[in-house]
Amino acid sequence: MTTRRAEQRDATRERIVEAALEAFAEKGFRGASTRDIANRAGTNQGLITYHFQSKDALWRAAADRIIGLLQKELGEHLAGLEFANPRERRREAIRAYVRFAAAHPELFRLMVDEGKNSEERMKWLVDTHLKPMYERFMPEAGASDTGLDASMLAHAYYVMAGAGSLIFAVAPECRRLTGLDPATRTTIETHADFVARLLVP
Amino acid sequence: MTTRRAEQRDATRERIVEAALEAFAEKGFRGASTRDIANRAGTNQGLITYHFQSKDALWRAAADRIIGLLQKELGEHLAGLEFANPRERRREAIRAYVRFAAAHPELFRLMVDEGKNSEERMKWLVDTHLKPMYERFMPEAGASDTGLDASMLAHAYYVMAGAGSLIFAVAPECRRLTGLDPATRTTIETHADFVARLLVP
DNA sequence: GTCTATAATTAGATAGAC
DNA sequence: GTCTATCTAATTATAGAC
Repeated sequence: MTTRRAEQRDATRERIVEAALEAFAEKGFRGASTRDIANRAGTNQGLITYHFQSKDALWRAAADRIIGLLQKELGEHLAGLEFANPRERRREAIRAYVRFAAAHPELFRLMVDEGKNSEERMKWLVDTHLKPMYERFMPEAGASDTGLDASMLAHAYYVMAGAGSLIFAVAPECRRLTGLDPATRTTIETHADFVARLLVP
Repeated sequence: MTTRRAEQRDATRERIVEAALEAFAEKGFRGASTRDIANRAGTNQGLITYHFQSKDALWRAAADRIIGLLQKELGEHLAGLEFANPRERRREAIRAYVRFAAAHPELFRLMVDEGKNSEERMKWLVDTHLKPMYERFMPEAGASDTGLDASMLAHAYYVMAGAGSLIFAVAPECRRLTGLDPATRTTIETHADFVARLLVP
């Protein structure tokens, strides 16, 4: 049963996790302060320790959130493509990933920020989320007709993730460097199709 | 004239810049502390403010250093390929970039850490280093026979940078996720050739 | 549940001894 | 030049009022 108090509790937690995801992606785990997160969420720092026990636990909640979004959006999109031919289906899966990277650059920022070191957060992220997703989606991506062995699959994974996400993850830099705005609809679609056709010619 | 004192001064500055590049790439600008940098350099925090006026100035010195290495190594390598045929020359340029990204993952880490926001460091990096390099190298990379217009050049740039660097920038994650060690010679060469042939078929 | 107040650390920058 | 000591401000986590 959801009392009014429980509803507000969930709403507050939600706002804090949302703000935390933004802040962690923007400034990195160490660079983001719980005070700043509380301000973005329109509340105070004490509440963060109340709802989440520590900054680390809050980070995990933020990671859960963005990974959950990825699984939901990619899963839904791919479900509608069951009967497309395998090559076009792989292309469309890549396009869907690129669109997600454009809509949620926080994912890539979080991955790079944590993946470069060997701290507990990285290990937790790999073991809890990345490995299950990798083992579920990648064998399909590198289906038998592509002739990719397991090690080439790893190369292909990081090529797709890097090629598909970087331009959106460093959008402010891209605007200043090239004049191209990664946030526009045509830029996103052009990039998605570019990467998809590159990886599935 | 180089007195003994001036020599030691330069050596100390050098050690600090080296340590700073490591630390900034590892923990991000905000996450890296000047005390930690001083420790890595085998000296103390006070010296950093003496040699560099501020943490920001130290960061710029670290950025100068990694960009200098990139220009030196890429320039030397490309100079030896003046007369190769254009397609193979472009491939080899991409391979050279990937090898650099493998040897110096700090570059990509720094770029993502700064490129995602609009702070002064990003603007300085783009205006001082990235824009000149981009305008010098990229028109050649997308030579007339590739049929890339200016906006596709921007897409190609971020595809190459992301595809060529990510696996090395998040090496600890890659090891845990895929079992593949990005630091080995064959992994580097396989990745370099993979990206080169992808972008120049 | 939510907030304010505060304790204990740690940060960058400064001052001064050597 | 190099180092230690210190200042001011910001950090996470905690305690307690409401």
